[in-house]
Amino acid sequence: MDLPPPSSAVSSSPPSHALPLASNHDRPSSSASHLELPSSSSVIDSDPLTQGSELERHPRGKRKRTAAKDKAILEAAYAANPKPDKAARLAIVNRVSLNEKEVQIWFQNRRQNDRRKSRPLSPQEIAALRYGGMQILSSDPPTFNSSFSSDNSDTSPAANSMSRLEPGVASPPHSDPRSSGSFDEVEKTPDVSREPRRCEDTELRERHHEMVTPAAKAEHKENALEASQSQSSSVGYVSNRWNAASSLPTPSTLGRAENSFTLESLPQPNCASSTPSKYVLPAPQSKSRFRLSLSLEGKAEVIPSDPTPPRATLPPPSSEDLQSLGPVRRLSLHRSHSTSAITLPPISVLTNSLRAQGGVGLPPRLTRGRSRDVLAWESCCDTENREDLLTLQAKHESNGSAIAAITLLRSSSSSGSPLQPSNSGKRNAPSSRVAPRPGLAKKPKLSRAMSSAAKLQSSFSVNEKTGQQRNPEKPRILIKQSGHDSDKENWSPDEEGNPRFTFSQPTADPAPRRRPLPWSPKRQHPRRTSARNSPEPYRTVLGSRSNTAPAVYPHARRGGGGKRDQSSPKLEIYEDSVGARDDDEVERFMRGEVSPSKKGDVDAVAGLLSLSQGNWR
DNA sequence: GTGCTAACCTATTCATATG
DNA sequence: CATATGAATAGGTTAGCAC
Repeated sequence: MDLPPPSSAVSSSPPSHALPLASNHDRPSSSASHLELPSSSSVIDSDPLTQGSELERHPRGKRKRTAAKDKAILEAAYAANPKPDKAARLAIVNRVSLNEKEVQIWFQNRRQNDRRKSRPLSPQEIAALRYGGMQILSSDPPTFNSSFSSDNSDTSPAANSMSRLEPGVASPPHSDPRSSGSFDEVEKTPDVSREPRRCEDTELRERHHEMVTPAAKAEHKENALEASQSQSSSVGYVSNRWNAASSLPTPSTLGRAENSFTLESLPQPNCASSTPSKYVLPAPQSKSRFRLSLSLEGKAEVIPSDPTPPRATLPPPSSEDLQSLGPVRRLSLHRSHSTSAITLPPISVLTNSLRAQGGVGLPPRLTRGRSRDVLAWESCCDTENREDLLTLQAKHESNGSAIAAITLLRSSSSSGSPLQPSNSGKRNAPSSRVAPRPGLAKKPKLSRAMSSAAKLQSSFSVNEKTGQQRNPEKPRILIKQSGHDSDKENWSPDEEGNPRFTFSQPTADPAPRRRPLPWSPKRQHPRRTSARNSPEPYRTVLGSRSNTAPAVYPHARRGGGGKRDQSSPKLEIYEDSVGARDDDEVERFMRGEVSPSKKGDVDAVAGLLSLSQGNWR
């Protein structure tokens, strides 16, 4: 946007969105600034917008840089609360040489920066990596039109690199003839499922960071590149963080061209023993010749495994290292064997075995890609374990390791690298942005209302607009998507931006205009306070389910704007009625057993689940 | 139901800092 | 000088509230 010419001594009309400056630095627009400004700033300003800090603004002129001191304060405040409300902002304003508007903008930019850093690799980046630097690239052209297409495009050997994380942790050099290469392909699931996996991978990386040898670290970049190859196109940054993180740091990934972990080297997962024999997957005795790939239908396919170039080898992990993997890891590794056995145990089996291993609380890291994240999905219907699992996972998510991983990934392949062209000029260019449609002045808006999640909502829930009554006994499933369509691809029950199967409960409010956020404490803004909002507008009936939702903050409801209550990091799950019947419906839904009209909308979920239901071919 | 407001978002521009 | 970073804006969405 072009600012008014600097000449204007007093600019005419302030932008409509200009906030009243409430800071201690508020000053009349005409008043000269008495603030000590950052050194370089020049007082040019007459722009009303900048009057709060009129010192420097610049229509076209210089912009002031936030003073280091202020920045430190802001950073601290951001760390404490990335989304300060008005009161918090004012408190910050009192501590810095910025007005409220500037503080607000600073926080906005800061959040944006965070998201930017955590966003996934763009398709262009992926393509660049794919064609520019990888030797094990597949011949299939990258398709970035959709997450599914891109995923499917990764059925090539190069795509195998996608998910080698867990195995790799304990993995000896890929050259190990015993290693099975089939694990990875199991993870070829729609993007929606990747977030949980990302958490696991991230922690996995952190866990084994100490194990990483210098040589292994040297290969991080390569690993990152490999990981990016399997990126799907339209993934939200969350899902892609998952991907990137998954492959990033793990030495494990180093050795795997074909999944390199030795089955024998790993302790037998408990789940194997607790799983019915038919689900027990025999450990491959030789390197698998097949891989699993995700079909367009979302089903797993067994395809011949192409050999991949040898890679630098890492010393086999010590027994302690393997032990450190924990039961979850072992389970994952064990499941990887199933790629050759084709059939996966039912979710319940896996879950039970996990519980047997990890006790009541499911290990927070046992999250996989969507299709593999059986626990995560089951936890949607699990009224008892959700909180521990999700809370821990949220905690893990908050450690910033994913962002750091992505940052590392990006930096490692950023400018100067032939693999990834610099994108600095268009930092916010959507990673999956499609070419602008000719003839459209504006970029097409995402049809949020008709997203699959929205369709689900319309199908399963009452039409809030029309107020059309539904069968009160029928659970209403409201998918509260996190925001954009890109986010919906990140569906996962246990991460931010997940599909939140919300069972709306008729509210006591006779005429609620909007369905209040159940757990969000009332906004501090006076306008937001209302007697309408009962403390518990919705009764959650699935036990503590509603309270055990995964933390979605700070990215809860990304995109789309709207007031997000950062203090409401829980899933929003409601029900019309209490009872097993609802649970049954939920389970059926989670299994994809929905009516034909609904099924089309939840095919993503169904495809996801298909992998866990032995829907292999 | 509509309008207003506030808050948030993404996308973008561009000044500034940095190597 | 190219690039990265950060400040600022525009445009959009959503929610709460009042009418």
